[in-house]
Amino acid sequence: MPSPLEKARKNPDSNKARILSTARRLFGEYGFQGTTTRMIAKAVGIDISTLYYHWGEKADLYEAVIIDLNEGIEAQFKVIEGLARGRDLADRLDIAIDVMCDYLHETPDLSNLLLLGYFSKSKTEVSLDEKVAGHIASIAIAMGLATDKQHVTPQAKARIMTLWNAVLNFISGESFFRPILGVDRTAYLDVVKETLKFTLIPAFTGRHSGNRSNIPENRQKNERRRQLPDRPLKT
Amino acid sequence: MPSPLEKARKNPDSNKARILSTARRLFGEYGFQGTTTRMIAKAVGIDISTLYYHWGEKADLYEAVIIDLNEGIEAQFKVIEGLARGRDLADRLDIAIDVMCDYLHETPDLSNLLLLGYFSKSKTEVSLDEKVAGHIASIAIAMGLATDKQHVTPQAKARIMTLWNAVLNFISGESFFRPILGVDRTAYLDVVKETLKFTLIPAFTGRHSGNRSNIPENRQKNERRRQLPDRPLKT
DNA sequence: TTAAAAATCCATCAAATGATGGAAACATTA
DNA sequence: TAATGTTTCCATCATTTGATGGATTTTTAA
Repeated sequence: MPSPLEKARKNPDSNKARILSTARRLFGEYGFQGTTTRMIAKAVGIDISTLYYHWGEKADLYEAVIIDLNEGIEAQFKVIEGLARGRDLADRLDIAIDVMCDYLHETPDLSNLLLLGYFSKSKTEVSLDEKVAGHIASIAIAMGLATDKQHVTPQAKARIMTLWNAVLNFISGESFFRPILGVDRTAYLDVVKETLKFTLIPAFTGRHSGNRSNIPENRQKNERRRQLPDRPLKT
Repeated sequence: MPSPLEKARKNPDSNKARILSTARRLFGEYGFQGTTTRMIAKAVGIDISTLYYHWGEKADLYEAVIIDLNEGIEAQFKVIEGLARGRDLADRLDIAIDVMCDYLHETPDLSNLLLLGYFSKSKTEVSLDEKVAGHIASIAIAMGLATDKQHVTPQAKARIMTLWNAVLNFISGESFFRPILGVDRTAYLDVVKETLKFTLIPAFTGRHSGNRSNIPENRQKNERRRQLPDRPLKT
C-alpha cells in the first residue's frame, strides 16, 4: 500500500506533490501559524479547496511535511554512514559536516522547519520529539560514538546536539548571519563548514585542528571535497 | 524624558508593565503570529482594549518587548565584561558561559524570542538585525577578541556566533532536549555549561580542556563558581 | 463512447482576530 | 468639591482564516 507521501514523490508535478513542497517552503519561512492555507494555495496556483481535498486540515498537511522532511534527513544520515565507515573520528566528523551542510544548504526551509519545531510551542503538537532523539542517536552511530541507538551516553548526546544545532542554526539563519559576516552565499557555506570543523572537531577528538581543510583560499568543488584529504592533521 | 519602557520598569505592578512582561512570555512561547492580543489580555486579566490603549497595535507591543529584552542582554554583557576583565581567554569564556546560562535560564522566553527572531521571517520586520550584530561584537570585546566594535574579523564573528547560538539553543530548547538527556532541570543547566565549555573553549584557546569545572559531581553555588577556579587546566 | 472516479473550483460559513469609539470608573489637583 | 486627566471596559466592525457542500470539469477504465 503506497502511502500518500510516496505517491506524491512518485509524481512531483502533480498538484498534490506541489502542494507538499510549497507548504514545506512556506511553513519553513513563516512557521505554522504564520502560514495560511490560502498562501499555499495561491503559491501553487490552485483553489484552496483543492488543498483540503488532497491533504485534509492544515495540521495534517503540516504533519505530512514533517514526516517527509525527516525521511529525507534520515536518508542523508545513511549516506554519511556509508561514506564514513572505517574512517577515524576526525574524518567522520569532517564528512558529516560537509555532507549535511551541503544537503541542508540546498533546501534551507528544512533547517527552518526543524528549528521552529524545537523552539516554538505551536498549538499543533505534531510530535517532532521522537524524531529528534532519533537524529541524535543516528549521528552518534554514524560518528562511531555508539553502536546501538539505545546506549548513547548523555555526554555524547549533549555534544552531538551542539554539533547538530550549530549546523541547523548557521544554515537556517543565513539571511541573518551572512550580512554580519559580509560574505556571499557560496563563501558563507565555506566559512560555516570551516568554523564548525575548527570549533567542534577538537572537542570530539581531543586534538586541536589547525586549519584543517576548506578555508576560502583553497576552495574546491563539493564532490571532490567529499573524497577527503588524506589526513593532513596535526595541531 | 522617560521612555514608556522606563516608566513600565519603574512600576512593575502597573497594568502597563504586566502587559509587557506577559507579552514577552507569550511571544516567546508561541511567536508573534501564534500569540493573539486576546491571549495576552486574558493572561493579564484585563480587557483587550486596555492593551491597545497602552501599547498601540500588536507590532508596537512586540517591538517594545524586543527592545526591553535587548537592553537586558546588553546589561548582562556589561556584567560579564566587568567580571572577565584582566583574565585570560579560557577564564573569560568560562565566566561568559556561566553568567549567560544562568541569566537566560531564569527567563527562557528571552532565548525563545531571540531565536524566533533569527529564524522566522515574521511579516512584522521589527529590526533585530543590528541588535544581533551588536551582540556578536559585544561578546567579541568582552572576550578580548577585539578592541572595538568595528574591527572584528569574520572568523572571530563566526566562532562567536557558534558559541552564542549554542547557548540560546540549549536554553530555549530545554523542554525538547532535556527529556532526551534524561536529567532534571538543575542538572540540565550543569550539563549544558559543561558541554559548552568542553566543546567550545578548546576551539578558542587552542588547548584541550580536560574536564575543566562543573560537572554534576562537584557542583557548587553559582556565585562561588563565578569566582573561578585558579586555572587548573591542561590537556 | 460512456459510465464511474478523481480532481478542481465557486460560493459560502462560522469563528477568530486586530482594532476602535465612546461611555463609565478612577485618580489627581486646584 | 469641582474640574481635569487617566485608565478601564463594553459593544461593535471589518478582515482574515480554517473549513465545507455541491456543481463542474477532467481523467480513467470498461
